[in-house]
Amino acid sequence: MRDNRISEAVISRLPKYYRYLSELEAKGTQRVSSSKMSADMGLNASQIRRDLNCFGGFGQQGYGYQVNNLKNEIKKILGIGKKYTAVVVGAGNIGQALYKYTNFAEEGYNLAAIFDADQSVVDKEIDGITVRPIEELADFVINNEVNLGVITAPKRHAQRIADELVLLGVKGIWNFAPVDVVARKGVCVENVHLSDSLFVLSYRMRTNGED
Amino acid sequence: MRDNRISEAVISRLPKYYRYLSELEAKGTQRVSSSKMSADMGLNASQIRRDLNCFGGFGQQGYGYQVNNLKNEIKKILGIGKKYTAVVVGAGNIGQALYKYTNFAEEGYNLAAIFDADQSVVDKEIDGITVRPIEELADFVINNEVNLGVITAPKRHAQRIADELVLLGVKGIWNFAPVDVVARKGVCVENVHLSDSLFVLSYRMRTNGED
DNA sequence: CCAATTTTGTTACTCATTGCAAATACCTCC
DNA sequence: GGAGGTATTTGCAATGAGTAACAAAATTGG
Repeated sequence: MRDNRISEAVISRLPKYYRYLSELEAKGTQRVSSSKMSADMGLNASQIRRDLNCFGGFGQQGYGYQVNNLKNEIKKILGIGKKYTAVVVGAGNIGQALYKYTNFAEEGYNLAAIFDADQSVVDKEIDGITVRPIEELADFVINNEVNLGVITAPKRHAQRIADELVLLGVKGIWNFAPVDVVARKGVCVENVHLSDSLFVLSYRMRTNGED
Repeated sequence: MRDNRISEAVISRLPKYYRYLSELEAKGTQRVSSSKMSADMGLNASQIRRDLNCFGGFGQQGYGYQVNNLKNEIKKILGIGKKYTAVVVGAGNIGQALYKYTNFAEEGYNLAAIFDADQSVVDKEIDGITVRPIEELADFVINNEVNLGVITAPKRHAQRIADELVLLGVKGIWNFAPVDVVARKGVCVENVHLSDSLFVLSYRMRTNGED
C-alpha cells in the first residue's frame, strides 16, 4: 500500500508466488525467507522482497514470511476467492476444455454455462455438458449476474461477442481467439494467445541460446 | 542481424506482428508503414521500427514495408514453417483440445500422437482420436523423430514427463501443467500458465485502473 | 528530371526495472 | 535478559526498455 502505481511486471509475478506458496503450504511449511524463495523459484531475492513490499510489509526481519499468511495476502491482492460467475462463449475444443476444467471452480471462478451459435452442437449433451444456444446468452448473463466472459469462438466473431458481453455488463473478458479484443474503459481484457507462446518456443528452438 | 542480443520483450512482440501481417496479407494489402502498424496495433511506431531492425533492414525509406515480404521474414525468424513433430502427453481436457486444434498443423506443427497413463482412456477412440498408452511413448518419439513435447498431464507428473522427453531427444517442451518445468541447457521450455492470466485479469477487475 | 514528401534507420534521451549494499529490526539461544 | 545472527527495509547505482527526434534515402507527382 506504499506506492499507488504497481507495475505490470510485479503483477505478472504474483501468480507465480501464489503457486509457490500454495505448494509450500501443502507441504506444511510454516515459514520461508526470500532467499529460499529465490533459490526455489529462480528469481532475485531482492526482487521478491521488493515485489511483496509493494503491498505491505508482510515479512518480519530476522524471521522471514509466514507461508500461510503471505499466501492469503497474495490471494486477496489478486482477487482470488471472490466469487466470479462466468460464461464460456464458443463450444469448440478449447471452450469445452476450459468449461470442463474444474480447477478454476476451486478458486472461486464459476464457469456457469457454455454457449455456441452452431445449431448442430446446441442443446445436445456432449460428454456430460450441455451447450446452450447463443440466443440465450443475453438472458443468462443478466439473470445470473455474470461478471466474466470467456471467449473461445473463432476469431471473426470474437470482437462482436466481446462487445455484446460488455453491453450485458460483464467486467472482464478472457479471450482465447487469436485477435486482440478491445473493450471500453472500465472493462478488463486479457488476451491469451496460445500460438504466440508456441512461436516464441519455436524461435528459441531455432536459435537455441545464442543468435 | 546487427545486435546479437535480442531481448525477450522484442521476441514476444514478433508473433503479434506476424498475426497482424497475416491479416493484411489476407486482405490483399501490398505495403504498410510503421505508422499505420502503430495505429492499428496500439504500439509505438518507433518501437516497431526498432524491433524489426533487430533482424535486418526490411523496410524501404519513403515506401514502408512490403507486407508479404515482411511477414515471411518474421515467419523465418520465428521458425514457423519448419517441420516440427510433436507428441501430446496427457489426454485430459486441455490435451485433447490442443491435439484436435488444427491451426497448429497449418503452420507446420504436427501433433502426431497423444498419450495417457490412464488405462481407461487408452486405446479407445474418443471423439475421433485414439489415445496411446504412455508405455509406447519412448518408441514413438524415437521412431518418428519427435522434436517437441506438449505436456498436458497433472502437475505432479509434469517434471518427470519432461525429463523423459528430454532424454528421448526432444528439443522443446510446451508445458501446460501448473508448474514451472525445467530442462537442461539446450532444451527450450515454454511454460503456459492459463490460471496465471486469469489471476491477473481478476486483479485488474478488482482494482480496475487505479489502486 | 527535380523538388517535395514520405518513411525508414539510428542515435540520444527519459523512464522504469532490476540488482546491490548498508542500515535496521527482530528472532533465537544461551 | 542480552548478544549474535538472520532477514527485511530502504536508498542508490546500473542496466535495460521505451519514446522522441533527426538525418538519410527512396518514392511520387508535376
